[in-house]
Amino acid sequence: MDRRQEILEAATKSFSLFGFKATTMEQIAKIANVGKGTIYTFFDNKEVLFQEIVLRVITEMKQEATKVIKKEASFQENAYAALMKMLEFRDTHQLFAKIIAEEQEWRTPAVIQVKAQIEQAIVSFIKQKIDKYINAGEVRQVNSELVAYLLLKGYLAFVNDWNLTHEKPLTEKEITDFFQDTIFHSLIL
Amino acid sequence: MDRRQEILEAATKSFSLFGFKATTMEQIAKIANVGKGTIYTFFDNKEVLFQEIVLRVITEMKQEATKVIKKEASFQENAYAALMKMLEFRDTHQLFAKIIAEEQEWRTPAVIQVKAQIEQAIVSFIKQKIDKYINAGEVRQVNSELVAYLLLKGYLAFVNDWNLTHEKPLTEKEITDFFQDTIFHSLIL
DNA sequence: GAAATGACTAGAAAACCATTACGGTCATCT
DNA sequence: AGATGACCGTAATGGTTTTCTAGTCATTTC
Repeated sequence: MDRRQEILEAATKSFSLFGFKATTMEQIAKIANVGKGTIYTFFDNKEVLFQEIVLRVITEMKQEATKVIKKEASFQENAYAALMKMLEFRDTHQLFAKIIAEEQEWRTPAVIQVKAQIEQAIVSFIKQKIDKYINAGEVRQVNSELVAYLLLKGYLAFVNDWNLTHEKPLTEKEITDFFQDTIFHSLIL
Repeated sequence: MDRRQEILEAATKSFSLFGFKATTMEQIAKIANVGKGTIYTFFDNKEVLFQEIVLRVITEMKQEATKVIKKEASFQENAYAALMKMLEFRDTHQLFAKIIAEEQEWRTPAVIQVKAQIEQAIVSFIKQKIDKYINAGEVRQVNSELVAYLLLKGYLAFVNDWNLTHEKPLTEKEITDFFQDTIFHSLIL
């Protein structure tokens, strides 16, 4: 396998496991079985490497979400399926969990920036999808960016904050059903 | 004026201006024109004093919000008015802004706890109001606690986080109109 | 003598500093 | 020519000292 790919995989593993701050370039090099200097022939610096990885994960997520959207299904059905997909994605990819945790705990500039980037990407992705349905006349003419933002932030709040004040965490289905019942419900014509 | 009241006002002033951590008991005593020991004859400790003040502000806010709710108006109208009132309240009371900022920056246990308390109080207040309208048959049978939670967290996200990634902050009216158009819109029968 | 006070104390936080660790470079090696 | 790891300067860490402050209590005040 090519060295660039090896490095990317090693770095993904380490960032997911230990976070950005606690991952050293030496460690990545060791896992990837390359010299530290080799990493720098492919990536300008640690930050750029991190960004590339995050970008890949985002792309993968978009693809997964897009895959479940069926032409023949209604907006509500598709929204439900896509949302479910993204929720389950979050569970599997520890990287996102790590990023969120690290942003709160250490305030590493690179991490803060990347988290903003991720949010930006997700919001604009959701916005795009909603806009499509607005143009198709299936959804009311709302401010799609605000809707997307509310969906993301609401979701994050339910997943990250809810259990700080409540005994039982919400299941993915409860969250999705609730969004279905309120926000999505208000959008259809 | 009685000493207890003087202390409360001095402490409110200082907490609002400098936050919990940066306010010293000596400073409160000086502003209130009492000896430091006197504070402890009225309040067990700094934390209790802080809690009492926060509780007072919450109570005041509830009263203000309740005041604008009119028996003869519709759910949507009342929701809109109450929300507007709470938004404007937030602007005027720097204390809340300080608490949120301090929670993020310093993680003072007392502040984290108080912020959770405030959120709890606001959510249960909103929930109560929604439940009333559900019982009156004006609102669909939704999970009112989730709605209340989403309203609060969504609102906080729009106010605190939106301008981190966007040039122009959202006006109170934009936020309220948006909630009106989506969440509240989905609730009415 | 009941209430108020501020000097005092213990423990927590900040400032300081010595040491380590790490990101990034580059002379050397394969 | 491409890979490498010893090396460098800087940033993070952690141990130590100093400062600060919440809370107490002996003394004062009215």
